[in-house]
Amino acid sequence: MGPAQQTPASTATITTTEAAVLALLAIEGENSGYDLMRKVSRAIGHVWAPARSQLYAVLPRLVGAGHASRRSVRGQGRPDRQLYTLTPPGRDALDAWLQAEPDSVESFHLKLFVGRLVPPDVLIGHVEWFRRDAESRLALYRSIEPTNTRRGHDFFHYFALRGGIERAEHALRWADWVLDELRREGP
Amino acid sequence: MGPAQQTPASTATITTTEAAVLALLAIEGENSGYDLMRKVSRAIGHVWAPARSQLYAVLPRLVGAGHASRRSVRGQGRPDRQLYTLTPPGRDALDAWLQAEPDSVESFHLKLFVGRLVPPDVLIGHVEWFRRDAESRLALYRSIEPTNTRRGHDFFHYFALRGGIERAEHALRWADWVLDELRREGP
DNA sequence: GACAGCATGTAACAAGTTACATGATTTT
DNA sequence: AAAATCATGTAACTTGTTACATGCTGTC
Repeated sequence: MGPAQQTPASTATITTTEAAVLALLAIEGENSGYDLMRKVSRAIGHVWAPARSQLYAVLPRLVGAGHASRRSVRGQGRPDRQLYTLTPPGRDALDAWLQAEPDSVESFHLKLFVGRLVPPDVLIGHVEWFRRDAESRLALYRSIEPTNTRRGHDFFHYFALRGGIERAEHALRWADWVLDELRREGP
Repeated sequence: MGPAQQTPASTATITTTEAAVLALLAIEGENSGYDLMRKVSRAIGHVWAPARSQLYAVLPRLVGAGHASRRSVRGQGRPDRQLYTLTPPGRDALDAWLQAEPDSVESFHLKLFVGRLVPPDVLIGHVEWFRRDAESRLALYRSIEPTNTRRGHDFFHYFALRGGIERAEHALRWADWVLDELRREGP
């Protein structure tokens, strides 16, 4: 509940979690927490999978910040459904977050996953950011490799190092493929 | 501080974080939080990288549980150094954790990284667990793939799916390589 | 009659982050 | 004189997990 109290809603920076939920609302439209939860598991959940209780905690926070609005619908027998919608300030906050440079690999994956909400050239910039990130991880691991071979040092550390190097190499190839695909679509 | 109050120290199950610190103490011997922090960044940190404040929080918790002991050493001018050592119950708890089946990919990577503290046949079992885990992720992704191709559905979801499939395939190959290496060493 | 499903939420943790606070010493 | 190093810790917060609580409805 922190940032909402210090800064007006229009300026407030949102967290990755909040961005994920706002993106969900942007894509799925007005929905209850319960329904959002089921939709999560089928799509965005591969990239961001909250616990149910977490989603239920974030939604009222978004309302408090003015980024979403709530509407109660009488349920017969069942408890009332709370339906949440993205508000225009929420949309602005989401757009700002989507276009800001990723600050972690996770936030990058999230931005790419909801890529259709991001301007194509900005998205390409994000993928380039990820590529540079993978490149620098690879450089770091390679600089460690000579010290830490199968025979010297610790046998087991080498397993981790090889895995790290190969994952980074794969990340580079994957990023290049994504860049190709994105540029083929574009101008 | 939870488990230590409900169960006697000898039965207490430890968390991944506590296991990581106990393993550090097992490998590095008696050390201060400050020194452990520097040693983290050079080795285990590739697999488990705590914030300094986190390490400072875990160490007293381990003392409270009887898994580590503390000794103050007068520092001239500087604050006293607090030196922590693994106790025999701490060693038992660590061994139990190391030999228990991994409950997440992260805990697996940690167990493998400190593999020299784990009996070889148990460690091989852990890698097999990881391999099965990668296999089932791969099967899941492959079952989604036909629905979600480059053209149908969402263009951007396909990027994530391809990345997921390729990472899982790599995890399988890597696990097989590790198994080979471990079996070559053993009997 | 038992259990799954609908629909909401709270509580209690565990893990992890950044920033703040202190105060001497050595280096630039 | 400023800044980095040594060495400890606290505070406030976000994220995420599991388990608890409630209560009605429809199915086996």
